[in-house]
Amino acid sequence: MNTPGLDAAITAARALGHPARLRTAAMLRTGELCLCQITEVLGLAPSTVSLHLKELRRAGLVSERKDGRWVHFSLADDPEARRWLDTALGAVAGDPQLVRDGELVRELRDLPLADLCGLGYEAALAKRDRGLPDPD
Amino acid sequence: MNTPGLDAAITAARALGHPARLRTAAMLRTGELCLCQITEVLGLAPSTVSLHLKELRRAGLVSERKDGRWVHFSLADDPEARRWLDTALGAVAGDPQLVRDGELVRELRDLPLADLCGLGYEAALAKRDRGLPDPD
DNA sequence: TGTTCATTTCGTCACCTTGCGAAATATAGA
DNA sequence: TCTATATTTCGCAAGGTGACGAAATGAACA
Repeated sequence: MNTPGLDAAITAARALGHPARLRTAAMLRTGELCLCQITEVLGLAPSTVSLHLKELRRAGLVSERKDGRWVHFSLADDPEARRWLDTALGAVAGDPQLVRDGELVRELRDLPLADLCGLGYEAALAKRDRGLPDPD
Repeated sequence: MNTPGLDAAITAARALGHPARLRTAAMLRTGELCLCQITEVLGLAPSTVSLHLKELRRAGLVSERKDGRWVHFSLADDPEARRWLDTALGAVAGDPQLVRDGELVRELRDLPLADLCGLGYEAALAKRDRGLPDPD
């Protein structure tokens, strides 16, 4: 079979057809995130999240940028990818789960990556609050 | 979990993430078709095609209309469904497989359903050509 | 009422997907 | 160079998906 357009469309649709991947795409709307941040929000094993991101990248929906030992993921700016993302993310606008994810992402962006990755969210938060006991 | 929008979006994306279902959606762009016509184009067992259509209907992308012993399927006119369909069908525009499907659909529309369903495409075509040996 | 036939449902099987933890890889910093 | 660690790859188990044929359903027609 010679079905380039069909294959690409199916890969994109399937990539968006999983909660972890669709939530990831929604998180990336507010800017790039590294794997450990996405892992924290999804509550899955890093290896599992890595596979999901590989799938999103294979579908051309997400691109990655290496920065030292961290890998930052962001939404692709390809027009075809944007059409899929606009449709999918438009469809989930206002969903409670996605709202919660967005709030947590905002929190995570305030924490140093080195703390979040190594210690986890709670510990990194505690460490920051110890360092800044009075944020007046 | 309470994720209405997320669930609906995932159902839609997954429904479009299969060649048989995406090809079916593309075929329905030119108007409604009955199950035996779709089955003829896809080259799958009727029971399999029935399940694919059930999935498309569950996702709200396709609606059905009963007419005697035939069931005609068409694209849903719901706005949310249309956004998914526009994105998916726009992405596959010009794909060779879809072009072939479209040409076959045009042929099938010229044949009586009773012949196509009971005899298959080749036999129904032969019967028509026997009945109209000189289409001047 | 009984038959025919388009469609759906059911039972089954093969394959793919998704999850995890362990091991491998790669990079920053000592 | 050696260590620590963020990420990826690998191996495996569990569940879901998609295919078929057979049986069930339901509507038209004799």
